[in-house]
Amino acid sequence: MSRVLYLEPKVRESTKLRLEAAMMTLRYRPNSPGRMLASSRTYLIGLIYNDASSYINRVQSGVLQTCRDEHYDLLIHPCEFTDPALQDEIRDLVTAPRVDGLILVPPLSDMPDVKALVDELKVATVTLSSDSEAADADTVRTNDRESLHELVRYLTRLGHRRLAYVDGRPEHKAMAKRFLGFQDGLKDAGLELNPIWVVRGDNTFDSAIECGKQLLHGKDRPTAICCANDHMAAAIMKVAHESGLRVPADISITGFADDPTASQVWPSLTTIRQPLTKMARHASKLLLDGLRGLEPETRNRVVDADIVIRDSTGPAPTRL
Amino acid sequence: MSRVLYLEPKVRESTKLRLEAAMMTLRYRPNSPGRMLASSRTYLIGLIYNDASSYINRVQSGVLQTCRDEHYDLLIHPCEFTDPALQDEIRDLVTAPRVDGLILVPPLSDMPDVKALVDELKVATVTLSSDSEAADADTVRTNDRESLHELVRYLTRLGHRRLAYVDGRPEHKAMAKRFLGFQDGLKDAGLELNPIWVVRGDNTFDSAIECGKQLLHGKDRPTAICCANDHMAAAIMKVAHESGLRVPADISITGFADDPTASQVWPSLTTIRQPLTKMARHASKLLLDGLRGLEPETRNRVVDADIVIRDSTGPAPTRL
DNA sequence: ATGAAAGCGCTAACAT
DNA sequence: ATGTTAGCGCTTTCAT
Repeated sequence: MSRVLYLEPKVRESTKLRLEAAMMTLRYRPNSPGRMLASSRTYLIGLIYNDASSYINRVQSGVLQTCRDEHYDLLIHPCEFTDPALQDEIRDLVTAPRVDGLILVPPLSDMPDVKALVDELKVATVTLSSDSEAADADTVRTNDRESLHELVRYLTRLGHRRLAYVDGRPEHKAMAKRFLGFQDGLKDAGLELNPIWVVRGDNTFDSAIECGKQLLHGKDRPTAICCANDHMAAAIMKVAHESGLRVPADISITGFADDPTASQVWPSLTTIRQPLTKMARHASKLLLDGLRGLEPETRNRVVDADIVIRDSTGPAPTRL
Repeated sequence: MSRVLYLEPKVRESTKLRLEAAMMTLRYRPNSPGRMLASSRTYLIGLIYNDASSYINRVQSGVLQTCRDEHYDLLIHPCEFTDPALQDEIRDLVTAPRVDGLILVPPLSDMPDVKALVDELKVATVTLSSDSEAADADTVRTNDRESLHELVRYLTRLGHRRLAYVDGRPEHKAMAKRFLGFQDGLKDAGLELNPIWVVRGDNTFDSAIECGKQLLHGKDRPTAICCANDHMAAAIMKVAHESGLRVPADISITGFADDPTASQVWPSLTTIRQPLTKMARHASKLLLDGLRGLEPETRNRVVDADIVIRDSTGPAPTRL
């Protein structure tokens, strides 16, 4: 039992000191494979995601903040969410056993077969921005719907009545909530949803270039465009510039997430600040608490996003 | 010796098949802590870096491509390069032992005390874009100097004679090479280096806003500005827009790296495409080869960057 | 070419 | 409260 003074309550102060001194002089470092094997824990958590992006950077940063405090390390595991081998990959990662727990981000956190798999594997898992409203699901998300609702309210107060929306991937359920919030805002202002003004990209900058052309080169131009993320908003803005439109004098554009991109484009984007790093910190704390058998306060946590008004939005143009 | 048919030459075909069948039916998965302990290898490599960014995303992506092929996993370890505890952190990461090898990126790969530490620990290490020209150093980098030289040549051919430079962190040695390339280009064209036109940011977008103001709000305005990376170039561009300057009609701006940002700003940036993912793939292959005792072809590899001409550069304005 | 057995460095259970 | 010991599941060496 010699060096069980990791956190044991039953040790006399004297022996504790004696051991600490010995560890000091021998420069003792516990051997991690040894502990892993004996304790059947790895002190490693896995972060599985679809593709690297600034989104993932912020998530990693939050997870790592928690890991650092709790003496865990982070294994990252990007994958292709359309890959049929995905199931096997995840299976190997947890049954090897390589990791103690898993953090899943969209769109993986929304995939029913992935959910079924982690259930089957009985591996501790927490998801980010997943669809589940179930009280027993360990998940952390933002109030996507409400925040976009508020953003639209801000826009209609500025006089905008011709609002368009650039939607994202349907696999990403949080996106659907944002669109719902957009519709809530329209309804509030007594506005109709014009199907011509709803287009869909695949969350990437490139995909939204086409969306921008559709929206801006048509006869019936909106005066404000809400986008499901910042990358797509940046693309819309580029198309606007190239079409000789002034932002925000001629057209207002909004993003979602407050990615670094949002403040680096010109004019800087009005957007919704999604506190991803903080969310990831909560998520990993939830996971680690579960791992050591603690019952966490909330298993289904909502972190509020807030609206950030920058330079890409302004009053609706008066003459049409 | 039962399951040593990992890659053993001395196995009869029949027994091999027999074992494979058994492994199949028993759904046998090797236990990784078991192998780690017995073989004293972890099948984990560590990627240590300063801060998360799109740079790191691209590096991770390259490393992971190699890891995937070679049945290694990736442990990421961000740190604060000014933290005095950094040495202990790295020490723990490798002596635990948690990782078999290390990949270091700038500015860590340029820090003498980090280099001394990994030498002392005798841990397999490869660096990215590090300063070392030593033939025995395992490192992968680009021809920073030459490529910036060529970029300046392109600019002077467009008629630019008033060239400014936005430098980055001095700790990042590759940055210094870029500046040298800039000076080479000036010399080629018979131009003097004007100290007023050399400013320094800290590699971030935010820091370069101030640089942009200095360069563009002064009396003596340059007609082209080369930046040590894309983020700073994006900031200069923003300042230009805000000052009512047209890009590239009034001012040409170039970046370095071909970050996603480079193609997402308006107008899109002329820049140097640094094939980071490919470099990271080479680096991790170098590391893994070393780990299994193979002597790699080149220990000091240079991957060529090439110039990407987009919309932020054009002929020098004729009237001043 | 294949089976047998001894550790790798820990943790946890047991004995004191 | 502290010392002692039996595995954890592999790899590797030694016998056969």
